[in-house]
Amino acid sequence: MKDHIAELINSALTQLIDNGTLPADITPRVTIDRTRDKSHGDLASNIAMTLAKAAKKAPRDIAQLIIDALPASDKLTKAEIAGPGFINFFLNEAAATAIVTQILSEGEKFGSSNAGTGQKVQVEFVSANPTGPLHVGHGRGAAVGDSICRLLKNAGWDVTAEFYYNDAGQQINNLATSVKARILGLGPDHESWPEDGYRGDYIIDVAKSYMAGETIAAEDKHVTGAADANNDEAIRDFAVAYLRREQDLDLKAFGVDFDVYYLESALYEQGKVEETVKQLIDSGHTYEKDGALWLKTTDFGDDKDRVMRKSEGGYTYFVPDVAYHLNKWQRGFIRVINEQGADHHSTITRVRAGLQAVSQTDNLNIPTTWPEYVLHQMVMVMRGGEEVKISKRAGSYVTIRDLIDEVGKDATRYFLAARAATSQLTFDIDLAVSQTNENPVYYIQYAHARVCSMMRKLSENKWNWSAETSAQSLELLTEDGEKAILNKLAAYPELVKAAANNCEPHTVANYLRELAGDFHSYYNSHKMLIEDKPLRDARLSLSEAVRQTINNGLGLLGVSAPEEM
RNA sequence: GCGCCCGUAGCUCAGCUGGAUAGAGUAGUGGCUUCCGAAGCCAUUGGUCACAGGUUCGAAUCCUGUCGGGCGCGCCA
Repeated sequence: MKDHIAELINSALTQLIDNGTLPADITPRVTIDRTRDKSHGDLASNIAMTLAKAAKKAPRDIAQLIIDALPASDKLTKAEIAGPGFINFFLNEAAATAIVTQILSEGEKFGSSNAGTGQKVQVEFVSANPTGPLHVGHGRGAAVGDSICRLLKNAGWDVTAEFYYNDAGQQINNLATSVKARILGLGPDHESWPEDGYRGDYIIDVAKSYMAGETIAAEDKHVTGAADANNDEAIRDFAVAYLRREQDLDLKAFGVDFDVYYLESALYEQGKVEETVKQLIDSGHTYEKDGALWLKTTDFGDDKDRVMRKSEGGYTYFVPDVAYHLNKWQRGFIRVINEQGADHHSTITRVRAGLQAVSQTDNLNIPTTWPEYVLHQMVMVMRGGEEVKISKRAGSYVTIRDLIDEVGKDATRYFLAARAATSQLTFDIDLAVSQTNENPVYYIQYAHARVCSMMRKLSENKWNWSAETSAQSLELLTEDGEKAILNKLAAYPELVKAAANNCEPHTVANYLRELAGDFHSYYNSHKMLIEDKPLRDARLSLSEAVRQTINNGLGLLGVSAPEEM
């Protein structure tokens, strides 16, 4: 519909330029917006105001010229000037209700597009260290990252969801020594407790399982506890497998799936880290100082250079990161989106610097803005009116599992995805737990369940409804409440497309809240199951279109759309 | 000190890449059910969009500065 009106305007502009009314050197950029106020019609354009200066005419005069030159359209009842020079367009019934027919025929596909043209995009998210249970910050990453994947798939991209396991760094040694200490019966307060040990009680569980000789079935391998307190290597492998499995179970319960689990250790095993180091040295952007090898990240906008290889010989964390991203590039992802916590913000410059150093030398043509980042701000967890500190090292933090158990998967996912990633988020556990019924997600699901309930009641009255036989009745949808819903439904495809482009799943959450609100309001003021068949058909069609849209939208958020509650 | 993010109703947050009179939820107040699900609806209270400049037809939105908050700034990851 927007396209249709844009065509009309462009046609009018062409005519006005051809007959000399408007100068030929103007470059109109026609945008069509949905109006917020129904007295402003259904759609509006600000084209006259943007042309005013170049055309040296008053905005309202230009608007009138455009309106007079508009070609006839069978979709509009009128176009009029308003305010400082807006052109408001009013749709006729047939054009306004066409969206219902479209939704009912497209079903689950309503809102999907081929904008991504099947191109490869990778979304890396969560990527938690396998050193403990996932906390609420990971939960935000999981909810946002997974929704971005769903949005991109919906927009026609070929999406790979990927989880990067940092299973090769110093933190894994800390994990192993922590488990070993627990095996020996030591607690975090003991004087022999490892300095950077993980203090959480889950370490006890790992130790017990290891000593009991249990077998862990992780994603890629099975590991059996050696029950040997002195076998450091065995403890280490077992602990990593154990915690990976735990994270996998949490993510599964959260409705999040990954296509690829990429191990940092694999980069070392396959020599990719060494290879990358060589490439960086060959690029000429490195130097030796104080026994360490440095990368001149200042050549690429960093405020100081960074150590690549420590004087003791090991690599700093960002070197395998660069190797990993070179690997992503080699795998053909023209777009890579890294969803991570804002506390990792400083890695962006380093990774991009490393990539550019290699790219420029080897002519890889990696864009300077590749990979893209979506950084979610911190989640503050409140309980009992006090902040719960999220600290892996302290061992005291709220886990995803806690939230799923207490609040439920749907509400947790909705809550964590419903806010812009750039904003900090306060997750009040008491509120979420005690006021479960007032959580917005139930409000949306309730609208869905209500329509389902209506459809069940329909047959009890020995009535029937079908999209096909109701098509002619749709023009009966002329009331304000109905038009509001029609307009909202019509906005859905462009909304999800924008959400995918901008990696902003929260806009979908807000949209659904509004749509559900419009529907609840309509439902309360109109009876649907009435004797008048044409009107009944029209209202049921509209309701079913709302249900379908809610179903599709909730699917993008990974939230279920129950038929009854 | 430097970098990134944020500052909108008592509280939690939206505000569609600059548009028309700034919106929701929640909290408060007052109503709605012989009838399709009251997990609902209706009405109402509540704003110097942190502050000051700038850009232009037009700014919560873009730019600059100030103040306030969060997160980074390691030869940790």
